[in-house]
Amino acid sequence: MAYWLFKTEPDHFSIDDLAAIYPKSERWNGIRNYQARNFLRDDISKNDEVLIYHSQCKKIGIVGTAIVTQPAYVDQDQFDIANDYYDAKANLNKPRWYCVDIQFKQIFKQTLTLQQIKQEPKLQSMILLKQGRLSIQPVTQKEWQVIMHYVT
DNA sequence: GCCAACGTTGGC
DNA sequence: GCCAACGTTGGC
Repeated sequence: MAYWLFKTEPDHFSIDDLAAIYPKSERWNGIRNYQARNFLRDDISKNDEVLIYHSQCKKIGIVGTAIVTQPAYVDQDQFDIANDYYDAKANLNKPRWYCVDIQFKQIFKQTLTLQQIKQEPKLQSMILLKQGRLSIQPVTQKEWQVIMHYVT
């Protein structure tokens, strides 16, 4: 069992959208960064827990959690020329990009904002603060517990 | 909307 | 395999 943080732009897909389809899962597609891809493909397992992070919006921060219901499988969007996530260099026999399915778990009463995370000494180790552009990233159990302490 | 950070591409 | 140019992310 591992912990992760997934970023999303709420204008595109928010935790409310994820909650709205519950108990159905959402296909977490469109990851086109190799480091994020490697985490998706190699390290994420069923029942891993996920922090949902809203970026590029008014209230930036961690807004809730989800659970992985389906580990990595090939993201078919890469082969679809009409799709925004089409990748001309992807090959059917050697896919480049993967996705996972996640299911809504909870929305926090209060968003744990990026500002709060920056101010919390126990969360200074978060990759979020070091590697701004990684949209799938591991979270340690310690960090997870500190975050849960804040929001419950 | 600006721009810093940084990942990716491609010429050499 | 280096590195400059380019493109994208994401906070402000």
